[in-house]
Amino acid sequence: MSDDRLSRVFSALADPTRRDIVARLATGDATVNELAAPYDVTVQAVSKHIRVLEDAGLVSRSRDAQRRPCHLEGEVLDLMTRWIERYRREAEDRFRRLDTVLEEMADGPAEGPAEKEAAS
Amino acid sequence: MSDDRLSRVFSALADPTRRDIVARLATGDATVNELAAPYDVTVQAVSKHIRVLEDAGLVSRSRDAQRRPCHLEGEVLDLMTRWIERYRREAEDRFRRLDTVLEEMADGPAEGPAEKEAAS
DNA sequence: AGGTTAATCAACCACTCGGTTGAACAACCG
DNA sequence: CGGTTGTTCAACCGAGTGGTTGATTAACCT
Repeated sequence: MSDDRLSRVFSALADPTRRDIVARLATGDATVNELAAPYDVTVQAVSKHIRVLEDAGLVSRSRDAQRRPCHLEGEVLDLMTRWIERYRREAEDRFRRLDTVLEEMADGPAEGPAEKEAAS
Repeated sequence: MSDDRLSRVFSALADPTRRDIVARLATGDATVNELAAPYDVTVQAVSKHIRVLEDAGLVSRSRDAQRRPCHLEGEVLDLMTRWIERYRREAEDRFRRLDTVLEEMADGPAEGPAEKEAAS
């Protein structure tokens, strides 16, 4: 469902230039030309980058005469952190459980095989 | 510096299959064949996916006879959350500041132009 | 040793991606 | 109105990606 969205967000941030743009937008809105200035690529390339970020829902754009100021949408970042944190926590918990098992094994060695979760 | 690493991690998680693999590994280590089972792609394709995750530092592999069990490395996820949280927080703070400015403007309308951060 | 199982390597294909150049809108300025 | 500025569209290119099939390595089992 939001699988597609998540893919787009991760994919968008996989590019260093795009991450840089996000970082700059975090300090304030900016136009395409302003955003393009620091890089030695064409403004069209940057425009494409911004499009990608927009499609991912990371930036929104308003209109000011010919200019199209870009604005960072922070909520989507939450979506990512939620995804990441979930599995980081699971892995951590599992690690802690395993740790406990090892301690128990150290106490009373030969017992039940504890856990054997197949992944089928 | 860790820019390259960050790109690899985001890029690795941009693929739904790879995110799924990470999710499954969060519940316990697994071999390539076990991980490949649920998908209708070849085991070679899954092997490649795991390679990408390994290069990103997201999984490590040990050896058990012919098998090479995959293990999720949670620390790298921290790297990502730190990056994300940093800019999310910046954007949030800026938003809050802007909010304050708007409130001040509502109080005493015609005053100083407050802030005008150009992004050059 | 011979055979089976687990995983990877190698070559290839369709497709996407980041970049380019050149043209086209779109809205301002004089 | 004509010209300039800001941005996008269109077509193209080289490199990378996810997938395939086929062969190969590595370690197990009799």
